[in-house]
Amino acid sequence: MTVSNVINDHPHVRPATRQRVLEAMARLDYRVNVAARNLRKGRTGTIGLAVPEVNRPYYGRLAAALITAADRHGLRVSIEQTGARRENELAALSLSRNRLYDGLILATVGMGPADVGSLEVDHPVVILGERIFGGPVDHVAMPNVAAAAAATRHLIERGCRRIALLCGELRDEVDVSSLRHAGYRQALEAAGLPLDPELVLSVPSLTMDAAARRARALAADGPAFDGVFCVTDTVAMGALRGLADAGVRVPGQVKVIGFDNVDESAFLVPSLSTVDPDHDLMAERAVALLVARMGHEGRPAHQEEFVSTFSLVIRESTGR
Amino acid sequence: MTVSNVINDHPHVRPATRQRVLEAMARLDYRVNVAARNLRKGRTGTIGLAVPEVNRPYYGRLAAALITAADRHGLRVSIEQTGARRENELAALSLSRNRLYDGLILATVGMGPADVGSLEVDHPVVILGERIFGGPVDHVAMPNVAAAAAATRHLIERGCRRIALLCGELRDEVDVSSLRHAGYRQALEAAGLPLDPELVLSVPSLTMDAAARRARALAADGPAFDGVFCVTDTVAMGALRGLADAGVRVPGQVKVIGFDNVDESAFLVPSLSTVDPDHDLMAERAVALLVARMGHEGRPAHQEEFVSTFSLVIRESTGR
DNA sequence: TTGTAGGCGTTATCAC
DNA sequence: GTGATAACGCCTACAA
Repeated sequence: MTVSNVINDHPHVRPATRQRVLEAMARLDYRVNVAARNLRKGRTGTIGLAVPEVNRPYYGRLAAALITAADRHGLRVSIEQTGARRENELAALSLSRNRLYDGLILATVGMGPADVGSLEVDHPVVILGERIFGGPVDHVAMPNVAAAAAATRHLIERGCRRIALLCGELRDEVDVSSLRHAGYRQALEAAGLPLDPELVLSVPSLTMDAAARRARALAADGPAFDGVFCVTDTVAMGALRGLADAGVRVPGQVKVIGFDNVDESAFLVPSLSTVDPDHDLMAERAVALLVARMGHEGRPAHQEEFVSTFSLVIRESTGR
Repeated sequence: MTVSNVINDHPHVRPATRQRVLEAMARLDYRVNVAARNLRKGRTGTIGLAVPEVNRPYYGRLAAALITAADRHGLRVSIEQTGARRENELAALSLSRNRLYDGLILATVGMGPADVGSLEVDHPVVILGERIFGGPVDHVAMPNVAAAAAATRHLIERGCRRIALLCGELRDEVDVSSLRHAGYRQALEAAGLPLDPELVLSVPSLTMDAAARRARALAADGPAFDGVFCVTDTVAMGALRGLADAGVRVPGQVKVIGFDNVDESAFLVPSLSTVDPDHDLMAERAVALLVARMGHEGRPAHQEEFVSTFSLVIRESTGR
């Protein structure tokens, strides 16, 4: 017991005793057993983070920020890669409920509104993303519609009149593509520009490769266009590459704007205009919400929806 | 006890009993307590991964591959971000020894040869990186010298005669920059080309920003050059941007090659020639070595040094 | 100020 | 085939 008191810096230990304990610990190369401490305390000091893959630029950026934010609360982060698959996202929830983690930050990509029921758990969970609003847990999201409208408006202000949208498949109104599509439409309507369905370009996956192909095809034999709003910077990087392949000059003939402000976007040629959703703020809020839940037992009475701020970062790809 | 037998699929449980247990579990919403299981078993099923930051392209790629490889062994991965700082790398070692992790994969960036002593631990550790060779633990490394030589040779074969090296500070012969510098020199010597110290360009940090500045300065008023070997793709991305700022055409006037083959490099304009060090193989080996150590107690008798393979990926930036 | 008792939830062992 | 017992290492509560 005295050893425990020394380890945990409890007062009421005589300096001489403390010294003897420390010496013995050093001599025996003693290490506290974290598993035993966890069992006794009922907490592990670790939170789970479930994201599609840490190597994807946006999720990597977010994971880094979340690990840093968690560290400020004295928490470690264990990462599950879900591959954006619904079943893996549900599995992460299950692990968290097994008290492997004190709480879980879950990026819902594969799960959809129909899975809201799975979130009815007596365990701290914060949802990150667009797929689930109004669920039984706290939620941190991007200002998708407003930011997408701002990005589109920026293209209009720079003189674009036939603006394409490069997005994923528009399925159920609650994914990244659909929400940003809504913002794109809003901006066009507000400016009195027609919405040409031929300029809404869906790619099967939000990858550079798919985006590059689509951009090449559009430039080769698609309808005329003078601007592209890409739903992510990854898509925009692919688009820039595809347009270059087709001999289209950016921003001379076509202006391009992305979304996410990943580190690389400032160094592309041309550098990429984009939306900065303040990843650090989102990470900080997500961890703060989770920590608050970890304080009390049981299901929360009120859920918080935190929508981040954003700013436009104007670079060469929408220059004059 | 019978519950435990059911949960762990032990034989010798009568089907009817198993059924009753399963029903009770469902009724009570029973969850195994992983902390208690860890205490009892003396293992946590989690390994630690200490890297500078998951958001850096190379470490993100590696982390993703490691998480996937660990998953194949039924292990979770908890990530510590060290910021490349020696003290944080040592702290990760300490956590692992506290039995928080069953083992640790440690990317040594801040630690150096002088810290070999810290690795003398009775706990599974695999070192990843260049800083520590011949230590008391297993080690997975890139084929730095050979691959750097191959990259430089490629520039020579493409007609370059004044090849710059864009690297970090060359301090102690056992970091990424120094090892790749050695390969660069080897290739120049083998080709009978002079080694011009003015063409060895150190930047204070291996970032896009620092590289872009250095490339601009070189193009503006440095010595003449017709090729650049960049020690990482990140540095190469910065260099491409800096050269573009200075109005230098790539590959027309100057050819550029990087190292790492990060996802983005294929989509840059111009696309980036680079060295692919087979991240998946490195990750797979690192986890396999760690798992092997986790089998036995105590310090290993023999240490394994695994040096990955590599291949050149030729793209536009070194095209004719 | 120090030390004793007990229990966190699980599972290896062994008796029934 | 089932279950009682004990122990993994720690820390809260309380006694000395």
